[in-house]
Amino acid sequence: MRIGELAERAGTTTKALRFYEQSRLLPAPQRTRSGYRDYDESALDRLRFIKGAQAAGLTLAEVAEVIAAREHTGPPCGHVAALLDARAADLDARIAELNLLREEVQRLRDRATTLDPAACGADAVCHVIPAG
Amino acid sequence: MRIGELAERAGTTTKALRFYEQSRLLPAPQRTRSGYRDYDESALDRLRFIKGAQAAGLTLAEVAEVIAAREHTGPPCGHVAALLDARAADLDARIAELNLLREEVQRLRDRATTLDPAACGADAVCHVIPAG
DNA sequence: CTTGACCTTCCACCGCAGGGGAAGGTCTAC
DNA sequence: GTAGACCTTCCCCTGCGGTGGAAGGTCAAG
Repeated sequence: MRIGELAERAGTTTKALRFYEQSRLLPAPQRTRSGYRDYDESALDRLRFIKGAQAAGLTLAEVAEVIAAREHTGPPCGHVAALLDARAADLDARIAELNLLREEVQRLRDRATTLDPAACGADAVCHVIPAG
Repeated sequence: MRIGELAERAGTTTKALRFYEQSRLLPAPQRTRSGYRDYDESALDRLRFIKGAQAAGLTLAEVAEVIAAREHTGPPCGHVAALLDARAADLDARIAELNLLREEVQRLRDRATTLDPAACGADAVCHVIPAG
């Protein structure tokens, strides 16, 4: 199958496929006599794996790592579990951070409605944002 | 005050200050005869505002917008309130998204412990990540 | 034979918020 | 007078996940 067809079937672009190959996420496919890439069905499986891993929030670098581990040392289950644990911890931290930020934004928003606009002196840019 | 001193007092770097000036977040300061930047105390206030706005999750582009609005049309309270509302909505969406992702990662992690590693066939990269 | 769709490589660019370092000028202390 | 700390402008680099376009080759249809 040619690159355009694979891209369409996988719901991505030819650009992305070449990028994945360059990033060692996709193995370099066969080439036709004229140099065109010629994929088989396994490429589609690989792309589904990549999409799934991305949907789980793994970076392409992590996906490449899992694939390389698989090729060198067999099924990377432990590796993947560790990656997912790390990812979960990242997410917890990030969510907590965003919740704090959300509260802060809400507080500032409340200031914007309750503060006297006349107090918006010429001295500062905006009294809603605390300067300090 | 020279740029190094301002940077130190504001808890930032000279690189960042020149970048802010270029991005119209800081007004271009006086220059000494030899071309050195020469800041007054108001620069410090401005930097505190920038830090506060950044802490509220506004991008530098948004901060620049608020500053420009302030210079052209006076106190930008309404503008700032709208920005904060948008920011809060962004945060809500982002937090919801991350919570879903967190749940998904947890589900996959559970698969990693409950699935039979022997089922990790040679056909796919990793059976923990659903392919499709 | 030519048009148009497809393919190849390579190089550059996006946003974000600066950081790194070169080449050269200046200021202060010894 | 000279060393070292500071300043200037300039351009390139980072990470992430690709996208855009130029220059040229190939393939099928008309």
